[in-house]
Amino acid sequence: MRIQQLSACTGATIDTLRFYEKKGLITASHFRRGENGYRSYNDTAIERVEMIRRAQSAGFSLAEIAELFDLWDSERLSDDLIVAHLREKQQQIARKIAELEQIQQYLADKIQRLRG
Amino acid sequence: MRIQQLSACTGATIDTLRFYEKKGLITASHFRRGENGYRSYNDTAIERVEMIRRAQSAGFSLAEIAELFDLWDSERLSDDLIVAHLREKQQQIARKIAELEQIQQYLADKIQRLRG
DNA sequence: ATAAACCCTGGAGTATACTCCAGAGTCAAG
DNA sequence: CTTGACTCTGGAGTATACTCCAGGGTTTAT
Repeated sequence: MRIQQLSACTGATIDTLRFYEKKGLITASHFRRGENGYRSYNDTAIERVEMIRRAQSAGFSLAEIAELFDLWDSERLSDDLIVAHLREKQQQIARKIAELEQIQQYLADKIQRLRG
Repeated sequence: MRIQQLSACTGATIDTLRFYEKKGLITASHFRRGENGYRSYNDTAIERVEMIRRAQSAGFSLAEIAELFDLWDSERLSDDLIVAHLREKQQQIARKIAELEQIQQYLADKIQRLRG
């Protein structure tokens, strides 16, 4: 799959995809280079981009997402260490969910009052 | 309450508070001006700032938050219209929660695999 | 009354996350 | 073999959300 196709099926622009690569969010494991120098993406790239968009929409910065992916893809860290870090991220996400639920509650209250 | 105290009890810097004001997130209803021109905040300002931080951490831009607050504080819109808009926001939040839960699931799966 | 600590405005500077070229090479169709 | 659609890199430009002055006035404590 070439860059335009990945762009089409993820909704991210071509420039954005190259930007993510520069930031280390898309790596060698997600594409290879043809003899002409063109990027040729495999299917894991789609999943990656979708994950980036999800995490971003949920309030994570690209730096935080990169951190998560490094952990995710890590070969050199001990499993226990990775698990510990992943648990930390889970807690971070749990906090974000709690924040959203609190806003949700405010909205529900407001709606209640308006509807009498 | 003066600006330093609001800063202290919300964690937002003084510059940030003035910035929020410039963006219309903190309004005349949250403070008055003393004779010296100093801002004097009431307690609703604390709630406001905390709400901004929560929403922001959950992935909303200041523009989106301002939109929500406009709705919230609106006197001139019909109640039905406000309710409709608030419901829209609720759905937006529900989507964000779903995204976070999906990431949460990925993390759980990864942890499962690592723990054998 | 003067120093230290606070407040004000306006504007410049920074980090993040894109977005948009310029200038160049590649490839498929006619 | 040229035209049009695609690709590349590097760098400049933009929007958002701060962050940090400069240059001024105010308040509080000594």
